[in-house]
Amino acid sequence: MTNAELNDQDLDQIRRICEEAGIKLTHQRLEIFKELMTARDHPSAEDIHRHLQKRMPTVAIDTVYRTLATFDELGIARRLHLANNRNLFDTNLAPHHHFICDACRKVEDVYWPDFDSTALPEEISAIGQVRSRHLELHGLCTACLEQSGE
Amino acid sequence: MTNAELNDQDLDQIRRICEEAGIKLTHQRLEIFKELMTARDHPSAEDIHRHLQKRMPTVAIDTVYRTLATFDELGIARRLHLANNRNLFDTNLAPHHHFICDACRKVEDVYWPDFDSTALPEEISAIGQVRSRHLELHGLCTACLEQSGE
DNA sequence: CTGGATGCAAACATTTTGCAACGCC
DNA sequence: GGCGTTGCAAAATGTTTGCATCCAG
Repeated sequence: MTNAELNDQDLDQIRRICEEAGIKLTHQRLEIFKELMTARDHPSAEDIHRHLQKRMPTVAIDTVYRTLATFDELGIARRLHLANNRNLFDTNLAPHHHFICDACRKVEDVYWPDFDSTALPEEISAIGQVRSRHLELHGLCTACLEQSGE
Repeated sequence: MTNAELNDQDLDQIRRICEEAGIKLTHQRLEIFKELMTARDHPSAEDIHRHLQKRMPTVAIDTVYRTLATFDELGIARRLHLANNRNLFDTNLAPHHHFICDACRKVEDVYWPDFDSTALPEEISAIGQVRSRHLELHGLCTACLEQSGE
């Protein structure tokens, strides 16, 4: 998770979003935003907090949680409730699913538009009205496959 | 969750399973087994514990957790790691998915064999090897739909 | 200045673990 | 009777909340 520089566009974006939402653009919110936007993976609140402490030693974990919840509400990031308890956060707002490595827990985005548009089985209408599909593909990532193969 | 009587077949089953696995068939394990087999829904460890306390006031929650973990290993029940939620337990061992009501949290089994046999998108082979598919359909169940419609 | 945001601590919910006592085989 | 299992307590984990202080607008 190296910290590539954010461009001015991104900074303008968070500034505008906070203004429109009527909330303050605090130092913490800005830094957490940067952290999210430059993260290549799907960081947990703990990941972000740990990483942030190097630059802001006094930042509290609950501020990270509160900020991520705010970002989720504002539509900047999305809280991923994955099936193995830990909540991760994702800035990829395009419709997608996830591959999860059962060995190293790495999470990768998966696009499968054909599945998204497949009709659900008839019987489901008797159970309720489906509003979203949450798909997780579990297995071993290429790195872990190689390691286990040796 | 009314307690229909278990038939002798089920009792023989748990007795045999414990014997084969070389573990003791304790009073607690038997009662937790009964509880699981007669549950219509997908109970949490807390649910089972609460229900069990009526008959066994001293049963401890950690015994329930330990027993459910054992049953999961023995293949009697399956621990469901659902997104969002605490761990629930399921005695339906047939391949299936779940519908989760976002309002009342009720979990219903969903069978969708066509999806299970659909080929995954090509690109996934570059990410890793998929061993299982975890699908959750989220929405509102019929009961909650009616309630919100009134 | 002032109300919303933060840091701290403590509560919270869920699940796990160490250990002495217990009871199934 | 021995060892696996239980109950109790306490820890571990992950997340949320109450409150006094602080700082962005």
